[in-house]
Amino acid sequence: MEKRIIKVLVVDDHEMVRKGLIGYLETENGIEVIGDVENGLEAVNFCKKEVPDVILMDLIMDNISGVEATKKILAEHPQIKIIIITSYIDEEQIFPALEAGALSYLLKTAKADEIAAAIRRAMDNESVIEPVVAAKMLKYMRKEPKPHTILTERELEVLQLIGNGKTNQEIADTLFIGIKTVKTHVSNILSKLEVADRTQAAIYANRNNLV
Amino acid sequence: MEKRIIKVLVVDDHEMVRKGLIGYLETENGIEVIGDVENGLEAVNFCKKEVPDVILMDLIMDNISGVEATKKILAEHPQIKIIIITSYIDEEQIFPALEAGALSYLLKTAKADEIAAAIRRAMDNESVIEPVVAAKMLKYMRKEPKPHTILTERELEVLQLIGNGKTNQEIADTLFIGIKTVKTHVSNILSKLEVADRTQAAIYANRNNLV
DNA sequence: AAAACAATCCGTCTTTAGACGTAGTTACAT
DNA sequence: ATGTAACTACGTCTAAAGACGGATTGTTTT
Repeated sequence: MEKRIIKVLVVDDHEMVRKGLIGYLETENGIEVIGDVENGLEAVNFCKKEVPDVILMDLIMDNISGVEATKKILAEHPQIKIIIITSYIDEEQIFPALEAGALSYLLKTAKADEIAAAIRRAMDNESVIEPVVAAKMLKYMRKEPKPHTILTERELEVLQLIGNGKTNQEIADTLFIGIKTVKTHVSNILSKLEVADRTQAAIYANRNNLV
Repeated sequence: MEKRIIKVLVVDDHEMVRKGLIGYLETENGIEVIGDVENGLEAVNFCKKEVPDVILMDLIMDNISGVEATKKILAEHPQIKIIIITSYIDEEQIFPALEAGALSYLLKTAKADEIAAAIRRAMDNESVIEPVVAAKMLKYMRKEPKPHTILTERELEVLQLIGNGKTNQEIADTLFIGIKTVKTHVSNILSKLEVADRTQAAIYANRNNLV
């Protein structure tokens, strides 16, 4: 059975990385880089003119992020296989990217043959996830829902203000409610988060990027 | 006056980046990449056998960091020009790198001709600092020392405990001092950091990576 | 030697925080 | 319609926090 040449688009805001990837891939049989663009918007536009089979996409780019670009492109061309290839393993990035429909998640530390392998596997709808990323995913999925998800909206507001160092009186003034009410909310927050006092709640808020 | 060929060593843990850089540079006249290694240790060893004129060095690498490698290499070969070329602008990285003796500080978003220009300038001992990095440097130098640097050791200890949500009593127990003493320290910390209460101090400690 | 700083401690006083109980209002789901 | 949850609010009480002043000891700087 004859194998089609796999058409690849490279999306990365670092010219150096693009050229590096292209240099790699052009030595691979059956893979052809049909274009390289430097941001998500250009990637979306590129696909309107010419449809690649696979897109190697960075996540952090100037105008629209790799996640956004992935969503837009897949909305128009669901058959395109998108491989995220990025530098760092930010837990907050992995899931949005995969939820957006990315097939694989590679790191820029990947070797040439790993990338080529991921591209070929993509054509069979097989995902290639870096082991270290996979580990994060598991951890992400395993972990019980964060305590603060059980907070009511109002409580979350109060927690955020605590996380910015506000006193009960300041919170009351900010939210136009009585200080007694604030105290009630604070008490509920403390027990829900299972922390002892507002200081620990503030630390919680900060460490969980709630502020 | 005849120009010597500039011998360049590329140090980066991303094979892709190395190949990309090499691809760039080999199209430049008067520049020759004499080697590429993937971490600081290998860079140090490389220089023991063959001495490049210029080193393009990443900062974040596996064994020894770019900063460490820079120090070691310059200790043995002070004439080598080291150009840092990295991805992100972490304020905490710029200064150590330049203090270690790096001549230039580029970002990986740099274009091929910028990198080549930086290499040529390096031979004349001229620094090339990305404008955005330069801005950070100015900000870094301008800004008064961080408030917590004026804390005494003991106060810093107390602040760290506050940053972990400890109460005065717990701090007293941990440090084997009286709660009154803790209160004195806390009061001094609050006034030095110019914050209103322990909650804000805890937030400060967390946001400034003191915990 | 004198001055400045660091770390320790004490007491007093005021304010803030937090627990606990009670309760009225909406809004939404059963 | 009835129940449940969220948001609001008040009062009381205790504990914790923090300001302020004063004080001792040892170290470092001048």
